[in-house]
Amino acid sequence: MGATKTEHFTDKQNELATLAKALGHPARVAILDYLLKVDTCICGDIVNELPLAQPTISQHLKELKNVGLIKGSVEGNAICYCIDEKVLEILQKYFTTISTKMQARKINGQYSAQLNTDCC
Amino acid sequence: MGATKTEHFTDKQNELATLAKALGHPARVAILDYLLKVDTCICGDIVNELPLAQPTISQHLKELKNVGLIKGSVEGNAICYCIDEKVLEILQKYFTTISTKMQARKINGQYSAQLNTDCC
DNA sequence: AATTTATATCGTAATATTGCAATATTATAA
DNA sequence: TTATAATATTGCAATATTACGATATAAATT
Repeated sequence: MGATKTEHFTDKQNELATLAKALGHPARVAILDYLLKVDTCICGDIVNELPLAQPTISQHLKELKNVGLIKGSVEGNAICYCIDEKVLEILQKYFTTISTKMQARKINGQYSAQLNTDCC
Repeated sequence: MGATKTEHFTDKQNELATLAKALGHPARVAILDYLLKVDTCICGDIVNELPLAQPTISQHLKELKNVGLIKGSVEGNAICYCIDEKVLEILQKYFTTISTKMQARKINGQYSAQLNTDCC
């Protein structure tokens, strides 16, 4: 044991978990935050910005790139990274949908008083 | 090494990473999906729903509860779980803010043509 | 009181992640 | 063509996660 049993879950669930996992480390959140601030940058900029060694940054960038949260393009001998909005939208839509559903449920509950009363 | 250097990042970055990490496993996404469908349920319901053993489900529930994504209340000899909308909102707002910024940047770029043209 | 039901905790094996030094790779500059 | 600069990859140690059997706990039922 020790390995996640991905085969038992839906593609959507696995996709979301993979995306969430990619942001499940503060360094990768910090990289995203930084990219949001500067729009585009090269790996070396992030190495200067964050208190982690170059191979470690490179590894985090790879993970973000693997799930499609960022993309990089060769620019001479450097690599230019930026956020890929497409994948971010998946996360945005997922959490907005859930929040909306929760909100609707709460308003509904004010009238029906049938939800969330027996517990929670 | 092997431990995340949380002390080097901002509280916000650590908070988001912790929340994202909690959803970084398909079983926990599935639990959230299920709770969204049934509103509230007891642990045993989830054990019947997902192909994981009871201790494993219990462990996943604990993690979701630790970060505040769900809450549980004692109901006789069972424990009733439901989603805690407060923490979900943090995630929803974070990704909506980023998506909005990215969208604004894209529209801006149509006129200024200064962003994202050198790479990406 | 003994049994059943529901959940949590402990212990542990298998696996994954994190971080970095050393090194490789690839493009530019001298 | 030898530096130099920018990244990536490899290898490895430290740590964390995942999964579950065995067992503990605690309330309800008999």
